[in-house]
Amino acid sequence: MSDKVVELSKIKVACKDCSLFQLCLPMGLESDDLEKLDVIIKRRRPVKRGEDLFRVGDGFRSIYAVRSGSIKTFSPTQDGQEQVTGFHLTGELLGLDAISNNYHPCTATALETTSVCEIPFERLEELGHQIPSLQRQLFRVMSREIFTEENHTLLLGKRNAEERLAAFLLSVSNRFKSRGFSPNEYNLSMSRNDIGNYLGLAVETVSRMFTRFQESGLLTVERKHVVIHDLDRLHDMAGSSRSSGNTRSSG
Amino acid sequence: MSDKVVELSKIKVACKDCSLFQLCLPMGLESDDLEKLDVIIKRRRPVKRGEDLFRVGDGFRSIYAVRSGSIKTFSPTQDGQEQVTGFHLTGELLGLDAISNNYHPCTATALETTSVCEIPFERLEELGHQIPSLQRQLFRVMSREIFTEENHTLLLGKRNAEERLAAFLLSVSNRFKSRGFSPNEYNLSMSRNDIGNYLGLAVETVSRMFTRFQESGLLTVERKHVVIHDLDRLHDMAGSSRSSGNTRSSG
DNA sequence: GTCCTTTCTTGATTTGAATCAATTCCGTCT
DNA sequence: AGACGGAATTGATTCAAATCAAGAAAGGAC
Repeated sequence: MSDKVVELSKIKVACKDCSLFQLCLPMGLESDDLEKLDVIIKRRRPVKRGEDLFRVGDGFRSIYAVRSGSIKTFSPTQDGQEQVTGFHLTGELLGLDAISNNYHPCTATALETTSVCEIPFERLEELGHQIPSLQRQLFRVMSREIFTEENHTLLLGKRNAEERLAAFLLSVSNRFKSRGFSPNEYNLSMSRNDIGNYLGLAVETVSRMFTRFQESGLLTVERKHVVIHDLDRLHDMAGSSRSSGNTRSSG
Repeated sequence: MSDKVVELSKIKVACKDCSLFQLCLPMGLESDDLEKLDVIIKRRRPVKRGEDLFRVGDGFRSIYAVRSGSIKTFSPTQDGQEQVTGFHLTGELLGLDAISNNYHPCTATALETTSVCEIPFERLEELGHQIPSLQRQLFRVMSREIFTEENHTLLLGKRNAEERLAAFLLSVSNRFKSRGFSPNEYNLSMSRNDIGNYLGLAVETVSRMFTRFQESGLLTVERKHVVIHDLDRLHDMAGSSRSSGNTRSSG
């Protein structure tokens, strides 16, 4: 029994630091509830860069929380192209879009070595019946995902290339900030190609925008590494009044 | 008591026909469960064309199901513009994006005289604890919304004007079809402006595409009224492999 | 009915981003 | 270390859709 206590405290720390942040902490689960949740979570070996966590069409069993690293999700389109639908950073969930169809509508590929918690959804659902605050939190998380997607829509709707990249960089900035990382300096784990795809822009355009931003003194960029010198100006450029373009992680 | 029975049977028919279709029917609620659900639902007087069901920033209390008519949702952007984020037809839900923030991130305006059921979310949540199949259905519905938003993203990402309008018309077609209406002939309740805004296109471009579609014999359009002559071709033009562009209502 | 507003359509022109086409830069492999 | 290959940058050109600019058609008000 004392083993269990040790185990539990270890989990608490892990959740606080990363993956289940949005799922556990904000709703203040009791220790024994937290333990119940922990029991159903599967730890997997880390996914290496380029490996898939799941593929489009795979049967839906679990949702996933990123403990560390990052993952991109993308869907194939008729003409054989891919459309990147999201980037999932540390502490963010993925797989929520599979619940209704019972299969994954997208493929999830690791952008770097990434460790995830796998949460079997059926068991999570059962647990929701027992723990009202968990159920409520699940609704919150799903609603947030809808909101995030709407923001992505807003971005693609009427924004020009400059506004799109600005909003994207600001979004990443906010997400890192809410995890306790620097909002001014970070590494982008995704390629220019992925960014362009996500933003509905050609790679070349993304590259040109980075150059323009740098020349205007807004930021310094070298390959993956970005240092933002003027977050306020970036915010102004992003233009969308709605939550700076993305709030996947502000909960 | 006999009043209640009458009331209940009336509701059953109503739900089957329209608004709570996705929320009730697929999970086969027992009569008494259905009654419990019915008790918490508020019927409102119909919303007239141009009137708002809720406004951006309004506190979140309820989600809404469209019984008949149609509603557009849109968010303001920094530059005073509006971005249409969705159209909600008969049988579809709205307001799900407000759960996480506790306020509505968009305004909902009736496109025609529209009647809705208001479902207080707190009470729905409580009911979910009692009725597992209701809870499960709620997750489904929310997941579907995420999926729908992703599809919208896909549409705006890399598709040209022709593909966007084709996908939009096909989406409307599918949604009408799943309600038992004709997929080949319908009235668009929204203006060209709204369509353009939703699709990230200028009004003039939408108009030109309609003209082009008509000239190619794909469809006949007169003002709001659309008759589609070749659904297969429309499907090909839409181009997105994912569910023909939209499946808000196929559940 | 007529007037007035709004919505829609059509045409001419402009423009921002895509595409095409080279290089250059890095990381990786041997 | 050198060589290869993918990623990123930069420049030149093209093109699809936005914008600008009128009209035409529909819907409402009176």
